[in-house]
Amino acid sequence: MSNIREVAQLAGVSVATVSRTLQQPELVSLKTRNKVLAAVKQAGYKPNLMAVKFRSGKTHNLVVLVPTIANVFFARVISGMQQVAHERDYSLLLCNTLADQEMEASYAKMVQTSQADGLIQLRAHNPFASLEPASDAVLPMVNACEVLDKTNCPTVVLDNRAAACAMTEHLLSLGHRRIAMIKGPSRSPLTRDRVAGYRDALEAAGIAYQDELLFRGDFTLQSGHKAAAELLAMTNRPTAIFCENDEMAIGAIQCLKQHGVKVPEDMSVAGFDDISFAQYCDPPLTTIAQPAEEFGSTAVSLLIDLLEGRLTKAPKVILPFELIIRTSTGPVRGA
Amino acid sequence: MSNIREVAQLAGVSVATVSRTLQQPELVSLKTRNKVLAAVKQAGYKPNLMAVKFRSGKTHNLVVLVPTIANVFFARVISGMQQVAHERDYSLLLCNTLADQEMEASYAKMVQTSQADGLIQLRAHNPFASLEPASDAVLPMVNACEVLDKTNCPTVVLDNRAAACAMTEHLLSLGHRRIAMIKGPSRSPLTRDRVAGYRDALEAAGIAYQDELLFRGDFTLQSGHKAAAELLAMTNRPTAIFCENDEMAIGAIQCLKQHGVKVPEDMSVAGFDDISFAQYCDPPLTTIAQPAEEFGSTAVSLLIDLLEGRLTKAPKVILPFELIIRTSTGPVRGA
DNA sequence: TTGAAAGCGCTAACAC
DNA sequence: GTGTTAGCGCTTTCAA
Repeated sequence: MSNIREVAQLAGVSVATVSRTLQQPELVSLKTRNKVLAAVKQAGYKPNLMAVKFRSGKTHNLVVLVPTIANVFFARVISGMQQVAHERDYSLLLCNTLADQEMEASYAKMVQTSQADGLIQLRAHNPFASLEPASDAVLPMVNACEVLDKTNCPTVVLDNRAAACAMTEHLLSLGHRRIAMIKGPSRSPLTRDRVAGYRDALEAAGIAYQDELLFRGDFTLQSGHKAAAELLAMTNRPTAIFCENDEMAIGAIQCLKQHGVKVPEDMSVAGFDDISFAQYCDPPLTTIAQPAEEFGSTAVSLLIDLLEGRLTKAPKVILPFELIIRTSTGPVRGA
Repeated sequence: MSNIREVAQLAGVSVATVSRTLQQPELVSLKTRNKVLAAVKQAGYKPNLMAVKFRSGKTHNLVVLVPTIANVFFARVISGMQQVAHERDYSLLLCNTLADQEMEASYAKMVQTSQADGLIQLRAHNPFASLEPASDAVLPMVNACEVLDKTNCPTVVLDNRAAACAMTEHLLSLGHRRIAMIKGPSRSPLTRDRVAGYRDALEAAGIAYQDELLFRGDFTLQSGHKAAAELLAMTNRPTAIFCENDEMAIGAIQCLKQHGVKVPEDMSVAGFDDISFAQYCDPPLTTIAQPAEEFGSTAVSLLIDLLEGRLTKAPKVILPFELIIRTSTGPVRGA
């Protein structure tokens, strides 16, 4: 690899002139510029950007902490991130954390060790928690999708409570009164908000909330299947299931079919996310569409703005959702 | 951010001693070591790894070029990459190329500009093609999943021809004689190999290959749906469809159902990849399982070995496949 | 308009 | 066992 000194020598100028020719050509005379450019070409010179980054103290790298890239929703989020990052000349350092705190901390350390300028976390956990001695300084971090309750960093969220409420209202409007919910891990604020929205709607309809109608899943197809099996074992079955994501809904639907329960005739099923498979399942899934790519692009935008000092205070961006009614939900039997 | 000089001053030693304490503590006396460690702690010192990388000329970054991260199969591949990369202390710079050559070139440039040590390409195209003046030097690159025909870099592949042949044989064994194929873009070697395997099996069974039974898709759910629609419009319909990935198979199945064609009674459908949704569709999909994560982990391993000089010549790793028979394929009607 | 030189933070060769 | 110092490749004053 040739360096700037070689080029300078070849062109018969100083290294400063080479640097200027490449960075601020207007400061260099046309004649010298051409000499330098010729030398650059001849030497096959490619500036060592690592040196540039080192010197400038800016890496233009962003760490992305994603719970599971295998989750279709997150894949779309990352896709949105990538686009904006590329446009704004940043790179993404991806980490598939599997929600492991040590893994998260290990990547968060990249920010502290100057390997990245900032970080985006897609889960409700502060990856710096175990590292920082609880400094009050603003962390170079953006929290998106599932956000921490108490945080002073920019966030990008959906109004999960309102979305869950909307879906529950849809089911209520179809006459359902016993509506089960297959939820995510209890600790998650995202799950908590969606359960809250579900309860809001029930309450508004004057229906008592019942703990036994809540089933625990982990956002995988399998867990949806399993939860549905538990639900079918109830003596007093619900007539509708609201799943916290589409994967669990698809898993649940399969289980219902295997038990001869027809969707939506015998049981309505709704999902959340509107992944591409949602409209290709049988029956096509009623769900909540989230602007996945926009989560990613907004998060990256915010982070870059934060890093480049264009953010005075931490904004909280709320992205819109849309209730997508397909045919996996229908009127309650006998309505 | 404190630096090594501050720590040295604080501990009353030279910077070399601080560096040694952190890198090769056995060379430093216990007493000094403790002094230094205390100073490190007091200063909240975090070594600037960008400086280290700059100096060493090794970034420990790997660029990953993935055609579409939204494709479940690739998401799994990346997941496998991440794991090995982390184990071996490398980071992944992710690029969702959408098969755009300019985008690929722009990221490949990161290798040339010393921002990354090597690159993994998951598509049959040399991202350095437009950059390098056709040097014969070994590129710091590994090609996986869909590989270039002529390349002297390490590759990780499936024997797509054999896999497609196996699937076709399975369909033939069920009595199918008119077997359609929904394939990918024609230029792709992957598609070419799978079509070749399909023809191998037909030929071995003494069945003439017919061009009209090949339908073009692009690996998306939509394209599978569309291709199936075209196929249903034929006067002499096939009795089975072999799709080059699961997404297209799922899209095709929906289309068939919408037209009242029962799977597998009226038409068998097979996929390729065995994504998680494959066993949760209706009917569960007969497919070819590929060790997706292993593609990723192997590719990263090979690349690191190559970069660290542990590879004498470019290996071509062939990963195993498995025919997974579920219920989307069945005996031909009237057999 | 150009050049000389300092210095970003770190490591390692060499000296003591 | 420890210190001094050169230097990785680049940008950016400061001087000429």
